Amino acid sequence: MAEYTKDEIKRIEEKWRKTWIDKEVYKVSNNTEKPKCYVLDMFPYPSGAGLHVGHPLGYIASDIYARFKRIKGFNVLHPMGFDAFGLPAEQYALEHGIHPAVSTADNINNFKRQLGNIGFSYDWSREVQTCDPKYYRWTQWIFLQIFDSWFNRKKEKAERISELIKIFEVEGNVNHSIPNSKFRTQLFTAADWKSYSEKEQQEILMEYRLAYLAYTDVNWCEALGTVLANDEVINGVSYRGGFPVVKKQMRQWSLRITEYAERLLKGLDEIDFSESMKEIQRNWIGKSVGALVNFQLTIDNFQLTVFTTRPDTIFGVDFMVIAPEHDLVKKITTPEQKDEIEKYLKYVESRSEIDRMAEVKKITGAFTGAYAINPFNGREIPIWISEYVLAGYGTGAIMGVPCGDERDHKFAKHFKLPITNIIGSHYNGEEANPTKDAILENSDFLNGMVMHKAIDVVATKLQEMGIGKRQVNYKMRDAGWSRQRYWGEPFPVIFKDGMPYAVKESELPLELPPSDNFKPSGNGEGPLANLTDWINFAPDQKRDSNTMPTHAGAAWYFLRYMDPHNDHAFADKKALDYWNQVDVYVGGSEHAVAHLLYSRLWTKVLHDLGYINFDEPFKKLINQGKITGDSRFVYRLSFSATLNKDFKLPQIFVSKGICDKGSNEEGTFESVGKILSRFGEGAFSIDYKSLENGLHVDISIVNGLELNTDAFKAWKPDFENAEFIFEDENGNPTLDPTKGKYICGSAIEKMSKSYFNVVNPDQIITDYGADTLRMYEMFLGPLEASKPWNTNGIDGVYKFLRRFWNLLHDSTGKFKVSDAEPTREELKVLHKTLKKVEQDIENFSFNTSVSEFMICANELSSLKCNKRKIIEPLVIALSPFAPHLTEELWSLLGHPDTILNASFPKFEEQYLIESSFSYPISINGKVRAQMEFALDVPKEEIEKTVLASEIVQKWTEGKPPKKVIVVPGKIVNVVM
RNA sequence: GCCCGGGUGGUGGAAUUGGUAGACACGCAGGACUUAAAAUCCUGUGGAUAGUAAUAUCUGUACGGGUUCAACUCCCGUCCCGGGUACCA
Repeated sequence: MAEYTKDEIKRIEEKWRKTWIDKEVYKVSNNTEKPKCYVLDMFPYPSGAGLHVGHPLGYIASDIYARFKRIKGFNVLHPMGFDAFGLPAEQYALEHGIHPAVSTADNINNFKRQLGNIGFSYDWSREVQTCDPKYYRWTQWIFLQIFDSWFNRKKEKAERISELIKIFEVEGNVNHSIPNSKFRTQLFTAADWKSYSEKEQQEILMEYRLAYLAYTDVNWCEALGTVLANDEVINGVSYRGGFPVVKKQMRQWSLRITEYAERLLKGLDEIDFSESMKEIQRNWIGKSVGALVNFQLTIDNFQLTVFTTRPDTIFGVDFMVIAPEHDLVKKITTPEQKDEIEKYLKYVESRSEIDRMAEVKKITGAFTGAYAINPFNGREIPIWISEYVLAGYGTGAIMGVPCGDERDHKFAKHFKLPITNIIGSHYNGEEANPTKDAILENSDFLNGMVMHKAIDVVATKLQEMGIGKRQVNYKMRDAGWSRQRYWGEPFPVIFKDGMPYAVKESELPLELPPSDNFKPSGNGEGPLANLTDWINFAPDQKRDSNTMPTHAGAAWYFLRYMDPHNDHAFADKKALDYWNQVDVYVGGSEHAVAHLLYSRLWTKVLHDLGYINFDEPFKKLINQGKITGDSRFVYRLSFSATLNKDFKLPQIFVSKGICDKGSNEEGTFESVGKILSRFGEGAFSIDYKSLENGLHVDISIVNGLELNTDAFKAWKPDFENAEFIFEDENGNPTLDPTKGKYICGSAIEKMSKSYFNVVNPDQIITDYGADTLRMYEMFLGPLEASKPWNTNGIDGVYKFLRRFWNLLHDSTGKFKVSDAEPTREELKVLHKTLKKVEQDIENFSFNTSVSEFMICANELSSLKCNKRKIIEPLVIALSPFAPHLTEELWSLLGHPDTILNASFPKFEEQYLIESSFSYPISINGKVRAQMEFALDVPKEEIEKTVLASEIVQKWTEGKPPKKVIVVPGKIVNVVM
């Protein structure tokens, strides 16, 4: 008896998984005539919790696409690996004393087992693990290439440091000023360069390197004695313990990603990412176009440079504001204002990150006593300092235009500064108006000009007068690349005389030294600083105690898959050229800024240095939505009671409906009384407030919303003596479990162990099989949408697979296909399905392709069709979705080879043409008639009937028009 | 606040991009098989009105207006929801 039952599914799935492994059917070769297709998942961090049903969503989608492309004749690279360095393993080691390498390896094994159960077609021979020295050898190597590079702004690309030295030796740095010099420009000549010491030269080069050391802020937590990552700091306090966190300067590695801001921005236009994803990256890069304007001060020889995007408002400047940290503050403050300024500086210093974040609306500032001169009308403008101007952006100084900028307006109102109106009626005196459409007033030579035109006029004029120039600024900061952690890639550098030098290529990898001490060293350095012998490995030579962030290994792993076992290069040039860009990259949108930007950056640098010939890593990005959990709650009544016997009081749980009704209901009170009376006579009082906060209950002991009370009692020892107040059909309280149910509360939230709402895919696979899981996850809704996990519709998908199976088996369970020739109708069903499914897969619209298969199965069932010529192509088309089932059917159909060697059937339009067709005749928007014609009706007949000469004109090669729209008197449209 | 994305039955969601809205699935209701239940199969299912019935008519894609022979789809305004970001000049 072969029925599509639990046992049969299990047998089939195990059989094929084994066959795939034994025959290495998914192993991919780099040498083939076939066109390539690279389908990639974002590799996971192997967490201890294992996979939940949300993880495979994207993997299933990419697997379907990869399998589809294979049977379309492509050589498909579809690998998997692990982002295996990272904080949680280190934290786990601190708490449980298990080495990160050990727990990581365990977790990876568990992940691989779970992934294996779902039937993915990964080429595991290409697996990468970022914590493997054979892998991170090349992470370190690429880091050194970046270290050995600088960004030539003239050519807009990275070049070797040796090129830069050559330039310095010939012309100094006059043509290549130091990048990002905010407050200082250090120019030197060739002669100067040659006179510098080795250390001085290295320090200058460091200002140019794309990977550089500099003093940057870290989140320092004194109480924990450690540095925290940004996501470990929440609202200015530590994630663990809630201790205060302050900014501290440490000498750390950074990547000069800001040099690539423009290219990262432009690159977005060429790649197929969702609009929202591009928007997030654009916002992050934060380009703004404007101008630098120099203002002379009334004090001789001082000038103030501001950055503005609105030079057109230059006559509306009523004050200047500079950041408290600005160099000029100390130099220009007048003696009369000195006290006030110092008081303010102290105040700013005392403000923690938390204060700043909490009180962004608070307006503060102080007047320096100095004045700047408006270059166009000579007006003297007071210079203030305020913390709302950030030292790190632009020049750390702004010109205040209160009528056009909200913050400036509030500042002016607060300090009672005069407000010049340059936009006439657009300004109402109450709030600023940032319009660009106003006609300028009070603006000298700009009067009568529309603002957006004036922007360019002023910028040009500034340039002519030599007191300003056009300028582009970016919000994006350089990427901090040091982590004070153990479980990461060590920096492959050696410090001599305080400056880092690259480790020799032959000495890579610089392996992570063995250690069982993962505590931070306490002085702000990471655990590696505890290994003093390793750090100070030779006289006058030191290593770096920091490690790289997890982004490092992830920034290039997609290249390693192309040639994962290469010992001579991160990948062979031929392999890199062949596989080229990732055709489709599938992953979560949470990586929008960090991972995707760093990957793009590393790709661009490697491209500039000539290692690869593409400069965007991912041609197309698909963001699968999150699958959220559906939590259940129980409501515990808290009460106090004085009973005349000394019993352990029970815990009483109240059904949701009773809670909602208002718990003061007499029935509830009575019920509690009855429960307690079993424990003896006495008085009690109830605290209903606690009912508002439900307790998470494990979703596996809840059926829909109804709690399985016996399972609940067994769930935790605490609940052993639980008592329940049920609700009956009318929503009234009852203690009798036969008359009522315990109804739980529910909420949609993140899937998490601590919410007890995690659904493990292993369970679904045991109940329904991997094919049903795969199809159901796709059927759940559009891939990119977030949706809660529920199993409401899983039976529908399971029924479909069973129906398909039954189609090919007779009532005794014998496999049966007929060799009879299919009818036209059957062919139509087949080709319609093929066409739709193919189009849907190309568009990643898997939910509709699953629907299409269901429609197809319904139609074939009602036609009772089990003909080979129909079934075979369908089995192939279905194989990306349900690989186990289709492999089995494929072999039953008599094919010794795996279905991978079949090719996706071509649909033929000829079968899609209707055997008859109808004209909906719509008049004034209403369909007034349907006119049916058989295909063989002659044109003349049609002409006579509808008098539609246009239809006949468009009638070509026997194809009837699909639809004709008619309004009284004429034909509006003929849809062919 | 600003910038994106979205709002369609009881539910998840379709709709060839302007052409008969609600495919497919869940749920629900009715029926068949069964001693019974489960499973399976069949039928119905946006709302309203009329009719014994097949059916017919009206209404309907967050709300208000517009363009069009024709609008879920395009335009203007309003309201909600989701995501990103936040003194970025």
